Amino acid sequence: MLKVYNTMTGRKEEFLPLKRGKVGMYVCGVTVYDECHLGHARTYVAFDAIRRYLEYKGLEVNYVQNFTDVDDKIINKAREESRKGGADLPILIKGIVKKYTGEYFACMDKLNVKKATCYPKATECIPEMIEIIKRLIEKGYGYEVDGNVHFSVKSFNEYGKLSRRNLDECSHKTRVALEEQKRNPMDFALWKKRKEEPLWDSPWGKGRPGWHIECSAMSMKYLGESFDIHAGGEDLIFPHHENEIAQSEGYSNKNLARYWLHTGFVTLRQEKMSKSSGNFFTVREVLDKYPPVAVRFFLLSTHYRKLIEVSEEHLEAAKRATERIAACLSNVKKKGMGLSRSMQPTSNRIAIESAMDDDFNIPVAMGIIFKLVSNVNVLTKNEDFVRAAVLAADIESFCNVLGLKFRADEEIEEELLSLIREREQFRQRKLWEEADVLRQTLLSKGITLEDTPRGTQWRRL
RNA sequence: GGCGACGUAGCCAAGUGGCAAGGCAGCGGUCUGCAAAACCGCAAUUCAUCGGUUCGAAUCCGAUCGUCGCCUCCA
Repeated sequence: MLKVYNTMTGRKEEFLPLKRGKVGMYVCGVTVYDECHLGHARTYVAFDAIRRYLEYKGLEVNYVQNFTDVDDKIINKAREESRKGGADLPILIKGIVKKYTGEYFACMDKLNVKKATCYPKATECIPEMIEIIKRLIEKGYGYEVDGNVHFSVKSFNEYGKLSRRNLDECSHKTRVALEEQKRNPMDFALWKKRKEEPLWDSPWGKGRPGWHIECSAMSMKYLGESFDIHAGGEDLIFPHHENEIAQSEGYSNKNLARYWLHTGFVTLRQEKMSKSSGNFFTVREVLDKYPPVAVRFFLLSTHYRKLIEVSEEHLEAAKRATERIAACLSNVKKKGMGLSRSMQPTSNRIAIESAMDDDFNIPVAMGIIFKLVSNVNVLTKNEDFVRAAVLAADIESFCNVLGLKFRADEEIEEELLSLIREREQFRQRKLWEEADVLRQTLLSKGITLEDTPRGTQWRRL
């Protein structure tokens, strides 16, 4: 039985999809105005692993992830560029959106994050947003003041149910200043009156949508008024998801999502990683230093809801750990053994599944994988390659479920190969010093050598 | 001020009532020309601290200390 922790109820619950065998899953995506940092990567890698596990269990996952492509941050960036360059704002905005959407995909591809079923963009769903806002006004949830439309939090009785906060406390102690037009300081914008591009026509005049409404529109458009999983980083619980719930449920009178899943933060130097604070590592810079599989392993090595501190030391440890798995699998394969997975569920497989069924406890599942690695290494050492291959198949298949893709043994440049051969000659003539110099040379080119009874094997670092 | 999370070995990390998984690093050994990888063995008498409940607590309750977060854009 699969159990998931639901932020809405604050406890683990049995996961029962609305439609048998199918899962509708919405993950809040990024605002495409800058490079992704490791915090973004953590969230998307975690939900990718969760999605893969659901698929492994035989569920068909409809995975929807949006891009926010209309937002003050993007517009401000375009304004800055326009001051320098002079091109039109809408063109600059398009350029920024295109650039960072591409950047997002480039990073996620390296981290082996599967493509979503669809990637809606906010600007492609403006009519849907306007429809929702119209209905919210009709139902008394929204009110228009001079071309702006706000959502009245007081009108939605259940406001605060996700983040467990009390409206009265909020309005008293809040740092939000009461804006003239708002009836309550906690009220938020559904539609913002604007005179400058980008803007759209609406029943309330020209303007653009507020931030939260896009996710309501896109999730309902692609997954229906009620779906299974709504996910995102912990920082979205309030106000973003709270507001989404108010809008969507006010609109439809149905529960938006059955399960709310949130990832814990990534910290750097003991502080939350974030763009605005300047405290972050971009995904790109980390991938320049560490193999993607090591970065992915690092991000999955702590339970998805728990805070994870990033450092060179931790990434290094993750890298070494993945090398252990990779070496184990590659040793079995070098013996010419195909990894045939046994049809019978093995006790290891059962153990891993029960860990994963407990709110996706990947750290426990990895512990089991490492035990298997030890077993395989012993079998390999004892030349029991048939049994080694069976266990190795389990290792490989679970690494696949987690999306851990080890670099296949690649081709090696002829130049390096000849150095290896040359060293072999020296070794045969027992010219150890000469051989060691070549080994050092190869190491500096990222090749380690292992002299085994069956000859020298090379491995890339 | 309100709400919440976390504190387990040098580092990372599971475990949430019945003898403390696993990884990285370390130490000793086997193997090796030396290494590397791998293997064998060692390493927390103890889970921030102090009390309480219990036959039994890392796990439940209370207090204290410490760290972080949300309450404003944020994955």
